[in-house]
Order: sequence, then structure tokens, then C-alpha cells
Amino acid sequence: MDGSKIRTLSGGANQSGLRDYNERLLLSMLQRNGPLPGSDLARMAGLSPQTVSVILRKLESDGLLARGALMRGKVGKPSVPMGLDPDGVFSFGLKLGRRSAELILMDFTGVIRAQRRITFFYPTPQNILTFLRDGLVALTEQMSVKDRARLCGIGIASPFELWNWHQLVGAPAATSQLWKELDLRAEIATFSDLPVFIVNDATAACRAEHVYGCGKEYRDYAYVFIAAFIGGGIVLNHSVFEGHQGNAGALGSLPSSGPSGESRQLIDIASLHVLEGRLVEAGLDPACLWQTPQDWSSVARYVEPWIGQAAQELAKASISICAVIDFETIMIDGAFPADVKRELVERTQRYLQTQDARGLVPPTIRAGEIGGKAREIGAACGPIFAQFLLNTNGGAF
Amino acid sequence: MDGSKIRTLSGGANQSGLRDYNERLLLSMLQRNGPLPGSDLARMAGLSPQTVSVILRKLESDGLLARGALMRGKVGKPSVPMGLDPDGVFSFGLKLGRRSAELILMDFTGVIRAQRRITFFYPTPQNILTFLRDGLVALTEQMSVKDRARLCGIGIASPFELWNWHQLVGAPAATSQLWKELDLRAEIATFSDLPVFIVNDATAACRAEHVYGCGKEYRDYAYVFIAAFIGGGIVLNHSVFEGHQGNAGALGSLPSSGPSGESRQLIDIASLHVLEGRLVEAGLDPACLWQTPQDWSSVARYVEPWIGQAAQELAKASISICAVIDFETIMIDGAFPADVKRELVERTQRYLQTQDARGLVPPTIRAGEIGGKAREIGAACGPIFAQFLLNTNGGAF
DNA sequence: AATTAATAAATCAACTTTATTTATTTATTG
DNA sequence: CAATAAATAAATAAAGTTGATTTATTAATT
Repeated sequence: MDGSKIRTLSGGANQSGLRDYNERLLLSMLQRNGPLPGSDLARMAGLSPQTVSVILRKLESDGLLARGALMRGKVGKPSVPMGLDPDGVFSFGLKLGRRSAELILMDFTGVIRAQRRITFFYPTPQNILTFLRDGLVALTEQMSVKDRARLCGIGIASPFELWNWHQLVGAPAATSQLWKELDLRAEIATFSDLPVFIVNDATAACRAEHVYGCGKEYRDYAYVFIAAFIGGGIVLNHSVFEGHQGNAGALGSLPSSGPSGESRQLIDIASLHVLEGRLVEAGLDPACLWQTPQDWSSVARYVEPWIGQAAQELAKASISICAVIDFETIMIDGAFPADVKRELVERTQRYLQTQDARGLVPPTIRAGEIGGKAREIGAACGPIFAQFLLNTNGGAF
Repeated sequence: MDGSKIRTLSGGANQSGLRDYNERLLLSMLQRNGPLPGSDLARMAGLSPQTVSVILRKLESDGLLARGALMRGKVGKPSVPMGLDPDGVFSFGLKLGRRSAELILMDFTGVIRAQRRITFFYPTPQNILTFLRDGLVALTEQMSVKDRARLCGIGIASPFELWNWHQLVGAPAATSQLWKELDLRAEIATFSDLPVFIVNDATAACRAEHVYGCGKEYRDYAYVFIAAFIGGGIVLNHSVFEGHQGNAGALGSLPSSGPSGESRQLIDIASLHVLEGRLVEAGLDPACLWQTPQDWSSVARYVEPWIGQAAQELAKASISICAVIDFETIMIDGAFPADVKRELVERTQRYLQTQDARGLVPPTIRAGEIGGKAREIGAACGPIFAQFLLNTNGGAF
């Protein structure tokens, strides 16, 4: 589990890389399928039972796996299902948003053990760093000494080039400049020894869906996360693809032309900040969008037309996306109520049928399952993936 | 070199997989960089010199590698550069087009050793199969008995769902139906034992550029191939990505809205068949487009405006493409004269600067180097890649 | 003499095969 | 119905095999 590489075109593979790969493979299989006995793992992985046995005993003694209850009822010796030990690994996840930041402590199985939140009009580096430092101290203090030793890192989900869209939010240029010059990793290193993993916020949400949601059902898909702004993530070969510059799935930037031919982006139409703007125009307080993300019935009158337009644009976007990569599915999720999500998905699916899909295999559209907290969870996944699980699209390998 | 898997999320890795991987790695490094001594390979791959030595001797005795001339002039023992043996592997490549089909015999280093061509008004399965069967016999007869044993397969580059665009070409519906029902692999198996690898035609062109052109300089890029129709390919992590259904990079299907807001696709504007249509409208014979693909000066008057429109659409398309995957580069190639290609690339680059690229890192635009024969060469690459080289994006692994 | 390349021999790590132990269900029998 | 034998499956120990690394040696050159 030393992260030694296998599979970079410039890197040869050796035996420790082989073992590392097989360890990560078994952990990933257990992560994805839940507890399984060694015999099943061996069959599924095509490894000999003996190899699996040796690896499982090693992972168990490392405290990463826990024995489940004996499975009886079949002919033969009862099997011992092995599963991820929830207390085997802990990770911090920080979501950096335009109006709030959130810090969570997550365990190996994706359960949020504790969380802290801060809201602001716009984020400054000082703000965020103080929130993080204090939060790490507070959350760590709640943990047993034994558990603390199992903290494996800090994952941070942040919008791509935060400083660029900052003006939109109404932050002063000076703050924007501060962000641009900030070396986040170096700053964090002054108060924590934990390794830091920074990832695009929508890619983080995508990873959460991939790992803990319905993403595991698909080999590849494009994922759209709709929040104040809109972002996306890409899954290829059962792994999240972050992209060369960490900006794969920048689906908010997909072009679309307006009714009079002017150039627009998906982000200008399907984001929640557009809906927010409509509420403000109508003299309503948009705070309910962020404060009661389970129920928007009070503003349904404005939500309805937003859904229509967003769905139409998402349908067009889906075609563009599938022209680049032939995804089986486009998955849509966001920080909104379940009924809004359902409606949005259904209408996108319907609009899709009216699009010109010559030369393509049209994708299915479906809703994500994780919802609002996806970015935080995905952020916390970062360190865990890097150190214990398998990613077929680069990264640790 | 048994193609045993490593790296599928469902597959464990074993020692023979390890060796297979390292063999493919060294072959790929030699393919990409040209002949290199073992000492360099060991340093580059991070393998021990001994391991590299053993593998090189094995590949040499298999007839895949040949010793180069001793390299003197440096302190120390002179090194022996090892390179791919051109006669080590041979492969057939069949390009299936709407007006012509071409069969080539290619060697391990990408040199075309022989070729045959057929033209038609539209292709029928019978036509193509006869052409292929006769061609295989004829080309094989020219080879020495020793070389014949080194034939490793037949690669076929075909448009995606041939039967769908068939009507456009003016073929009868019955022919279209024949294609739809055809089991190409089974038919070929009746007259050849060689393994068959079928790939999208533009993806094949992309692979040719990737392997023998300037593609090796980039980690990832989108590739646009402009011929009678327009198609594309995708390279991620230094490997061609074919996509779940073999239809990744269907860039011709990228939507774009016309001046009056009607829906169009890139293929409707930037394809050569559009230019062909203009020539026909003007009462000119479009045959020169296909017959003298080095020189179109006789119809420059019509080519010029086509370049302008195509470049504009390609610039828009580039933005869409980079919103899905953050490619460093968009590479453009096609079956047209070098000066047309240069002009097209330059103007696309210029138009790109006028596009709305908020949230993106705009790509560079550059020309491919392989040109007209890219699809044939890429087709022939298929069997070679599958059996001897490394592909980090699935396929053989 | 110093340096580098290539490779043989010995060593080590990790996977597979074969064989053994253990626990259970299923079928048979008194 | 209870006892017992047979079959099956899981887990793992021991031995064998493969393949990479380490160490040492030889060769060729500046």
C-alpha cells in the first residue's frame, strides 16, 4: 500500500507493485460489493484462494478489514465474510463553496462521523484556513487516541480556479488576488501533517456518487452537479477521471446559443444562482433555497419554469457530451429537493428525444442518489482513494 | 504476451501478467522513442538493468527486436541500441469508406509494404468481402514464407453504424439492411484464420497519429479527421480511448445552431462532402477532391469559404470538447492538401480566441502529420496494439 | 584508472499448486 | 428419529514456480 506505480507508460511494474495492486483491488471490491468471503473474492478476481487468504489476513492485521458473522446454510464449511472496518481509516473532507464551507470527518465506509459548517458572504483564504485549523483540532479532540492514528488525510473540494468566478459573487478584487496567490497545501502544512488532496468540487461530488451512490452500476457516465453554479464529473472504466488539469467535466462551460443567437453557457441557465436571481427579481428572499434544500414548495411558482429551461439545456448538453465520449448515462444530482430532481431528470429525458442524435447512441438520463452533501463526501474520499483503493485512470498509479 | 489481464477492476494481477505488462511497456517505449539501449530503458522504466536485459533477450529471440549498431563515443562500454524489428510483425489494415476501400500490409514499424484499392459508388458486403479475400491472398503471396508466419491479424476501420449514414450516400435500403445484418467477423473467419479487430474509422486515424505521428507528444487530446464525413478520436493518458461502444470522439455529431437557430451538426458544415456539394452546385467536377488530395488549387475559389466556415465551427466544437475533457490540444487532420490543413488550423486557432471560454483552459490547435492514409494505418495498428503494445485505457487489458 | 553497459549468479517477493484440516449439509441406515 | 457416513466447500499450510532485485563479474571505452 505504498502507492508504488504500475501502469504509467513510463513506469515498469514490480512485485511490490503487484501486491499493492491486488490489495487495492480486494479493498475496492469489498468497498463496492460490501462484505464478501475470501472464496468469492478469489473467484471474482481470478486469483488463487491462497493469495486472497494471505492478503486478507494481512489487511485484517493492519486493521483495515473486520470479520463478519459466519455464513451458514450452504453445504460445506461456513464462510467468513470480510468487510471494510469502519474504524480502519478516517479522513477529513472540506468543501469550499461560495457562501459556505463545510468540514466533515468520514470513516472508511463513508459514514460522516462529525461535521462543522461556516457561512460567509464570500470566502477569504484567512477565513477558510482558520475554519479548517480550528475544525481539525475540534474534530480530532472528539476522537479516541486509537482512531486518531488512523487519520489518513485531508481532502478539499474546491471550484476550479476559484478566483475567476469570484467577481460574480461580489467579492473584492483583492480577495480574488489573494486566492490566486495562495499555496493552500503549504499553508495547511503549517498546522497539520496530514497529506492534502485537492480536487474540483463537482468531481468530488461525482466521486461520492461513484463510490457510495448508484455510480457503481455504470462503467462510464458524465455526472452533472447543480448547485449555486453547475459543475460536472467524468467516470471512465469504473474510475473517476479528473483530467490533465483537474478540470475534466467542466460541464457548466458547455456552450449553448440563446434565442437571439448570443453565446451562453450551461452555467448561465441551469444553475441555482439563476433561480436565485429570479426570486430576488420577484422580491422574494432566496435564502430558502439554501436553508431548506429538502423543500422548495414555497417558491414552486418560480422553480417550475426554471426546471423547464434547465432540462432543455441539459438535454442539449447531453448530446454534446455524448459526441465527445459515448457515455451510457448522464447522471444528474444537486443541492435541491428530491421532487425537483425527479422532475428535472424526467423532463431532460423527454427533451433528449427531440434532439438531433444522428451518429450517436443516446444516453439514458438518471438521478444521482447522494444529493446535497456529495461534494463534502467526495472530498473526504480523496485521501482514502489515493492510499487504499484502485483508480484505473491515473492518480496514485 | 498472452494478453492476460492486469488492471480490470474485476481482475487480479499475477506474475505472468506482470511480465506481460513489462514486455509491452518496453516494446511501447521502443515504438515511441526509437531504438534505445537496455541501460536507458531501465532508467526510464524504473526497472533493474537485469530485468530489462532478460526481457530484451527474450524479445530478441522471439524476433520482435533487432540489435542496432554499437553506440561509441561515451565513457564506458558501448551500448547496444535495441529497436523494433521491422520484419518482426506484419498486420493487414482495411479501410472501409463510402467511395473506396483500401487494404494495406504494414510492418511492425508502421511502414506500408503493399496496398490495394477499390472504388465503388457505394459499398456492399459482398463487394468488400471479395475485395478483402482476394487482397489477402494476393498480398500474402508476395511475402516470404518466413514473413507470413509473422502476420498477426486484420484491422478494420469502418464508420460507426455504417448502415445509418448509408442513405446519405445514395445506396439502396436493401444494401443498408445487408450491412446491418452482417457479422463481419464471422464472414472473414470463413476465409482467414487471422484475428480480426474492428474499430471506428476516425478512431483508427487517431491511433495512427498517436503511434506514428505527433500524437506521442501529448498526454491527451481530441483528434478531428476530416474526410467525406467528419469523425474524431480521443486520447487519454497516452492511449487511444475507444469508448464503451467504440464511438468515443463522434465529433461529427457535435451540435451547433445555424444562423436561423436550426439544429445542425459539425458534420453538416465542416465535412468535405459539403465542399463537394458546392462544387457540384457550381457545375464543377468534384472528383479532383478525391483524386488529387495534394493539390486543390484548381478549385481554390470554393475551398477558401469552406475553410472559413469549417474553422468557425471547429472553434466552437473545440470549446464543447474541452468542457467535457480538459484536453491540452485539439488535433486536426484530414484527406486534404497541406496548405488547406495549415490554413484551417490557423483560422480555427484564431476563431477560438473569440469564443466564450469561461471556466476552461483553452486548448491549443494543431495539425496532424499523417494525413490521408491515417485510417488505413490506424486499422493495421489494431492487431499490433492488441498483442504487443500497451494500452492504458482497456482493450486487451 | 575510471566509467559505463551488459549479464550471470544468488536472493527475495509474491503468486500458484497441492494437500490438509475443518465445518457444514445431505443422504443413508438402524 | 437419531446416528453416521459421504459430499462439499472454505481456509490455509507447505512446496513449487515465476519474475524482479541485488551483487558481482566481465568487457569495452575514454
